[in-house]
Amino acid sequence: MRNSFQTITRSFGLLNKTCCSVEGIDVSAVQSHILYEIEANDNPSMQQVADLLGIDITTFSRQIQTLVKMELVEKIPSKEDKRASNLALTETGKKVARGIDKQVNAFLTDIFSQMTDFERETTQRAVKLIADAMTKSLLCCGTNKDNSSC
Amino acid sequence: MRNSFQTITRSFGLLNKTCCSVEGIDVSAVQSHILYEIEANDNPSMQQVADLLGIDITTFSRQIQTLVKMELVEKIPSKEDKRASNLALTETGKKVARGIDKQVNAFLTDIFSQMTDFERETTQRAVKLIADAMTKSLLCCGTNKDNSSC
DNA sequence: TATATTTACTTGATTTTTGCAAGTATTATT
DNA sequence: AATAATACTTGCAAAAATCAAGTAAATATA
Repeated sequence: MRNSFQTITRSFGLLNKTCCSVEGIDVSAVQSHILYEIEANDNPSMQQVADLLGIDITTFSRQIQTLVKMELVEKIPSKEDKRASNLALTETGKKVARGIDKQVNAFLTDIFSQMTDFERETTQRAVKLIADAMTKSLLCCGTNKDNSSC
Repeated sequence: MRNSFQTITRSFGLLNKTCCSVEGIDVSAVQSHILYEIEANDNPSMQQVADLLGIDITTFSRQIQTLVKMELVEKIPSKEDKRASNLALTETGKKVARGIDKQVNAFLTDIFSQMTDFERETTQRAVKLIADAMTKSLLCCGTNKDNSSC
């Protein structure tokens, strides 16, 4: 099993490395992940995204600084908590995120086009199942210090 | 679909970050991947592993140097090509690789234990199917310069 | 056969990224 | 009111990545 996961992760990682250029705007793989998570979550705080990606908050802070300079991300001071900032994509940021999404999806479509209809359907269901199981597991094991969510 | 893949890759990535310590020997996530690929492939050359992982050869060269210093990896001069080296794990290297493997597998077992027998079986088949499709696709798209294998 | 080109690395120098320590401001706890 | 915890930011040092250049061997070309 690990073998297959390693392959999938490696392939997806390589994909993310090569899918980082949209209309002349280049972002690193890490930055692409950050854009993705900001879009996927709803105006998340810095800490939230950093935890999600397993990036140290100091590194993350600086990554956000460069993304702000690139005008892809905006930092909005939180109203509830004056220490915190909420993150949002700028219009350009959204364009880049969408562009990356397009490329990644093209690859995934290609992958699944190799399969029969039946295979495709069961496989896609399986992938969702695993993703769910993994988020559940990660909440309770290893990566989080307090097992608050268990 | 991308969403699920992103989750899986992220989870597996986090896992690889936390599963890097075996009996007092610490390796980075990248180094763990290198050990894995050396073991999975049969005495691969440096170039092979670097390409596989999408790491620049100069960075890779230095990573191998530190792994050799740590006595986890051996460089064996190739007999067919005097420019090239083949990589192999030392006994300690094998021990570390096996230790990491154990931890990763424990996590995967945990994931699949959440499922019914039927789900588990179809899901595992699906994962293999995707891994195969991805290796095929990567050979022909994007990441390799010459499409020699198409 | 000689010569040019390519391949498989290595090394030096520079830049980028990362991570720890420490600090600030704010919020939560006691 | 005092203490602790949280959400960051900045300085500094180490690790990692990248570019340019170089070596030695293999391959292609003339």
